[in-house]
Amino acid sequence: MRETDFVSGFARGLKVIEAFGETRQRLSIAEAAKLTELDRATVRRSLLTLAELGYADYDGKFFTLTPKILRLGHAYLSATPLPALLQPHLDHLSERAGQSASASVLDGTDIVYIARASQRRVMSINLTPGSRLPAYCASMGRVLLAALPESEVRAILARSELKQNTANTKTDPDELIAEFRRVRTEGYAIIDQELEIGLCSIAVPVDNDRGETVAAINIGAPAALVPAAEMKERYLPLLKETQAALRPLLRR
Amino acid sequence: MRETDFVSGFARGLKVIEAFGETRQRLSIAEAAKLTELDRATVRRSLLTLAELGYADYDGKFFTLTPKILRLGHAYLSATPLPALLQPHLDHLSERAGQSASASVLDGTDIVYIARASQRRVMSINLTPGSRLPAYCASMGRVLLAALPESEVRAILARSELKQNTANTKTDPDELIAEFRRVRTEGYAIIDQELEIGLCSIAVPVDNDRGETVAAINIGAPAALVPAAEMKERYLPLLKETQAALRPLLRR
DNA sequence: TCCATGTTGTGCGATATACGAACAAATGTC
DNA sequence: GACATTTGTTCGTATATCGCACAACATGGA
Repeated sequence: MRETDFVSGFARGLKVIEAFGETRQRLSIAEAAKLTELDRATVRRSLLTLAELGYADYDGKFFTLTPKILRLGHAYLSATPLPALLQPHLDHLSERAGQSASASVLDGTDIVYIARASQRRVMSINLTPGSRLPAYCASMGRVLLAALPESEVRAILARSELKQNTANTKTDPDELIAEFRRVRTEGYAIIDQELEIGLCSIAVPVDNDRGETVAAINIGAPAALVPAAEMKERYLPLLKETQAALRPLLRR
Repeated sequence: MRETDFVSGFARGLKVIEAFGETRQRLSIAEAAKLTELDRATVRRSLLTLAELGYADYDGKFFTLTPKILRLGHAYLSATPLPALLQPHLDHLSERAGQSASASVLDGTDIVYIARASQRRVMSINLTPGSRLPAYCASMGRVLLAALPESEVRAILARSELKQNTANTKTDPDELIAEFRRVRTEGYAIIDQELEIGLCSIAVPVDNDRGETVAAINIGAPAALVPAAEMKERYLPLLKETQAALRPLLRR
């Protein structure tokens, strides 16, 4: 790509949108400039553009995003057949298991939820399509990373913030890589409270008809109700069934 | 705002993202140019920028969005306390009603789902946060429109494509306005298969402690199981309880 | 009050970008 | 195979945008 085929004003604007998040509902021009490391004048123009287009509100001091911004993500969710295809299978899976079932894909060092059938709130976090979790310590993340070439996985782990969320969290890259090998061989990953105390989950890959992994599906359960040791016998058969039902549906 | 406070390259890029959707997973440069009514050269630069940043994939012919684009919408969902605040109440509501419960806000002529607790698939459409429906024929849309000044509502209806989805769909602006008055007085809206045959729903507004309507919540049920006439007695008390539980939580 | 600090808004020269048109390549049609 | 159409790419130039420096304003503490 040539230098001139890049619209830096657009790229800068997207960076400004991403500056909003979790603890950043309201951003002043100066705050947004610090977060994005862009010039204040540039950020100001981007924010005023967002406001002008209705993607943001401006009270003269702070900018907040409006629901119109969801149109952007929705362009992906409705444009990609995967979420709509998976949803009914997740509903069925979730009902039979009596636990929440989810589907996700990989984006950099994170997994991104693209569909979910929730039963009861077991996690402290609110998960909806678009939600992100670090891949290295999520069952679906392990399955998705296990599908990649090892060199790529090492690069991703190097970029990941390998945080010790609980006493159980594996953070050593070599230990994780060994676990990914096991996942690749055995075809599933189990997480025993590595993300959050009290939460276990089990995931399998969703492959298309050419054997490429395009997503992962999982079942999550409270550790108090379902010990990690029982996850496999209870839920792996259900997950495998769903996996088999999906494969012929995923052409190309 | 001054002329120079608007970054048109950014605005054009956002328009390109929105060109993707439902039947538009893959767009060529020329297709995107037609949809956005921008010059092919300009669209090409925007798309190449998206690809360079990892928001899109490019196979040399077609562009497709990647899950990274969800970061943009997620910036809103995680930045706004409303979805996370509503979710547990929707879960509870949904469980007690035995039906799907949702929450939405208004964006132009559409309602946008910001949280949802689904029970069984009753609609043909797959609804997730970010999903949109026309406001005039959705129960939550009626509630949200009823909260606005009548002049504004007329303007919105004028911009809406008032489509006859089913034999029941109300499309006459005056008839709709009369219905909004009733909704405002009685505090709830019921839709009897106006959006889709076989689907009934009932909605109430969610007000903050100053009495401003900030969202709507609803319960949807299959008409075969719950006739429209029974929606009120079955679900209105539950909705009112949830509404009351939420009010003190919604400051400012 | 005055100053220190931090914020937002603005004018300007240097630079980057958009436009339209022209060209090249691919595709479809007879 | 020749022609017409559509699509992608390149180029020169007029125009828009960037980042800087500075001005204007607000806030809070000595």
